[in-house]
Amino acid sequence: MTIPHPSQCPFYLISRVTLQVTSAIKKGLADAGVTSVRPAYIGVLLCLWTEDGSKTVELARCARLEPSTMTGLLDRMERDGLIFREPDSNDRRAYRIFLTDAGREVEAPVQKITQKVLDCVFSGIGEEDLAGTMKVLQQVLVNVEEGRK
Amino acid sequence: MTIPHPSQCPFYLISRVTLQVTSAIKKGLADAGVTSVRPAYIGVLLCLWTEDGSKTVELARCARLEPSTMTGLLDRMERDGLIFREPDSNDRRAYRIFLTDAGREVEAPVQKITQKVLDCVFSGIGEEDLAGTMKVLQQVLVNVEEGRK
DNA sequence: ACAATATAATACGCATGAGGAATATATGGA
DNA sequence: TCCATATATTCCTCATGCGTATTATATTGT
Repeated sequence: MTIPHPSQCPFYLISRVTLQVTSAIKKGLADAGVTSVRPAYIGVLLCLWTEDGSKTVELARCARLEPSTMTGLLDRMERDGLIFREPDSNDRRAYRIFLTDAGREVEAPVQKITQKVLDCVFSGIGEEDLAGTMKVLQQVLVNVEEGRK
Repeated sequence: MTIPHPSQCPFYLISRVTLQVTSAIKKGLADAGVTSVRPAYIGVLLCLWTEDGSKTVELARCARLEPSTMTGLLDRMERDGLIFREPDSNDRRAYRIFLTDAGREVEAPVQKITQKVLDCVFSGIGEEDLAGTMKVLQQVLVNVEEGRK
């Protein structure tokens, strides 16, 4: 007896693909021996590699996560030796988040691994199909942004 | 100062879209007064509406989740009055999962709400662009399936 | 028949995310 | 100045998912 797949539902599709891609990246990092980086860190690292010393709330906006989520994420990243917090000299409520040496050194490997995993995951998919998909996803983010107003 | 967005990374894009769509569906259900259904239930319900009385492991395959994940999901669905477990008469290890009356009755509302939310989330996106995106996502699922062998 | 193996379900620990409440500090009028 | 409001961060509870180990039952090979 075949169980039918609800693969026609976009919500189902996108959420499962996210799970699979996350899992693939996790495995890619492990296989490459990068033990200090978890998939969820990548969004934060991308922000920090561009803009070291951001505030927690800025990182949350950049990574599109709630500030309360960012707290725990930064806790784990700090525990794993990638970042540290420094009080903001201009705003006593805020902290500035800085990369450690280790946090900077993982940039090249993580970029490479991520690229490789994504190439594998999106293999057999045309360049323009992938670009079209990314455009659709970006539009969705714009839509929900608008919807909130 | 503008924080740059890592929106060029497919992994980031897809995971954030999943979060946003999940959040939108959650809100859609709440607004419609459907309190017994959580977003994660929808994948399981889609399977059960088609094939009531499936085994736990079959539901896991259908919903593309690990069996250990399905256990907790079914616990919550049972708690929320949507399903119940019955021992399988042919296999004393297994349980059959059945919809309650409530579980059947939410089908129409949930289908309607989901459709409405997705229409909203994907608004401004052409029919064929959406179809192309779904095709890409389905291909990714095939890719990871192959990769595991 | 029985030992080895496979399968079904669950339990446990952890990561990852949201949302709401609490606290501390800034900011913007009256 | 002082009070109302806004903002930054954290804490707590919960949902959702994975991976590993455990237990119970089936199945398979000899």
